[in-house]
Amino acid sequence: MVENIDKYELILSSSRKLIEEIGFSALTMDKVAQKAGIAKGTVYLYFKDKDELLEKVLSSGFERMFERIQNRVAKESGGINKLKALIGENINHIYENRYFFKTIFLDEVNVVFLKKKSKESFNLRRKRYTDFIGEIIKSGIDSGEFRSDLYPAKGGYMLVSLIKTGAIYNFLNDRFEPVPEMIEKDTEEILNLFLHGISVK
Amino acid sequence: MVENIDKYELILSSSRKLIEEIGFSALTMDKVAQKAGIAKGTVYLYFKDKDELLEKVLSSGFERMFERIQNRVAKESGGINKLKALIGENINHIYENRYFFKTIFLDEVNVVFLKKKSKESFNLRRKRYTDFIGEIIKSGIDSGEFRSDLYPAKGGYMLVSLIKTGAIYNFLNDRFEPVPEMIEKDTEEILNLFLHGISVK
DNA sequence: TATTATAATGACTTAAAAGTCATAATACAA
DNA sequence: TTGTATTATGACTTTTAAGTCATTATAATA
Repeated sequence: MVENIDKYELILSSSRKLIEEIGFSALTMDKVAQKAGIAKGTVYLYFKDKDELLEKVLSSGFERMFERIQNRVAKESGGINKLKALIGENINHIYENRYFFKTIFLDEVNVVFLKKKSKESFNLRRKRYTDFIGEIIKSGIDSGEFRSDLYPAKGGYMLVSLIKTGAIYNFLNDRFEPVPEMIEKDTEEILNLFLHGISVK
Repeated sequence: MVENIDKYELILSSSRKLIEEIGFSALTMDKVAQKAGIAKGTVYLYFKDKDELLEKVLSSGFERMFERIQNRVAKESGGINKLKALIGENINHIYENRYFFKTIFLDEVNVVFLKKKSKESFNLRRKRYTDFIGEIIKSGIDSGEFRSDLYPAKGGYMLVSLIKTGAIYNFLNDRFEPVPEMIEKDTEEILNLFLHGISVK
């Protein structure tokens, strides 16, 4: 396997752009090569097969997102502040990469074309993120901020789900271009729902 | 197009079983025919193409689920009671069809192999369900039960998402066989989260 | 029973895309 | 500069599965 980092990244970014344009399921190795301006055989010098390429596209995207969220959250103290920062950062990341996420969230979905092994690492990544949120919730429980009857890791799942669903709702209702006030409002809305629910006080 | 309802249903149910066993992406028309004990050409007498078949599998499943949930909810009065009934019925439906939903939720996902038109009807079905929940929330707002700052239809989306996520969490953590107490507990948990959030009072 | 209409068959055609590999181009070292 | 190693190429092979249709079987009707 050849190790030219520039070409490797070129193939990755070309794949990412293609996914934004035509979606996962229409992605072919021929198109990837064409988009990158190289021959198909070359793609196979850098990636074992299509599954590995898709896996790297997904994992590199996740790592970028997770890192920025962790950095942002680290600046806050207190469960509520951390959760608010996390939600806001996550929503921002989704909007900055909205063409990609629109494909992931709406047009198709995620792990259908991955082989078993890649599916597992997909689930592991999700778990890393939800566990991270679970830790925040756990600290909040310990400090008396949060209720203790919901299992933290499960709470993490629920929150990720709410963030994603909020984005889907907006995309479906043609709120696709990012507007700072909307992102701010959505952040408050999800935080509020997750903290207090829809019931009146 | 031939109209023998028994054979039509045979093909549908064979497809459903196959999806439970091998998943959507491994489903081929040859396998469907084999499972149903008929020739491949016959499948095409009842369904225009593979897309139409998948679309019917999904829509017939949805109609069954939606109908039972509507019937159940109609028996209750008051927003909270209706929501609780809805959540419980939905979770029960997921567990009764857990092999199918496991595939849908975990192994693969939903609309990737559908053509544009079928994707649209997929989204329309989701909307019908979330709007139905939205109506319940709206009534609750009018009666003073629920907060009025969350848009009802969006609330519906959020709730569906929480129900689904709860099931995914259980499936991932090897709680796959339905246990009445667990279903009861999960129902309470989601209702509680949706009504009151994770914050302490 | 003979004739016609309907339903079913499965071998075959077609298409698409993944993956290969002999050959060519380029970079690097002696 | 020449030889060697590395990288790149794209035509070709292979695989897989959707969809077709001439033929056959079955049911309906006269």
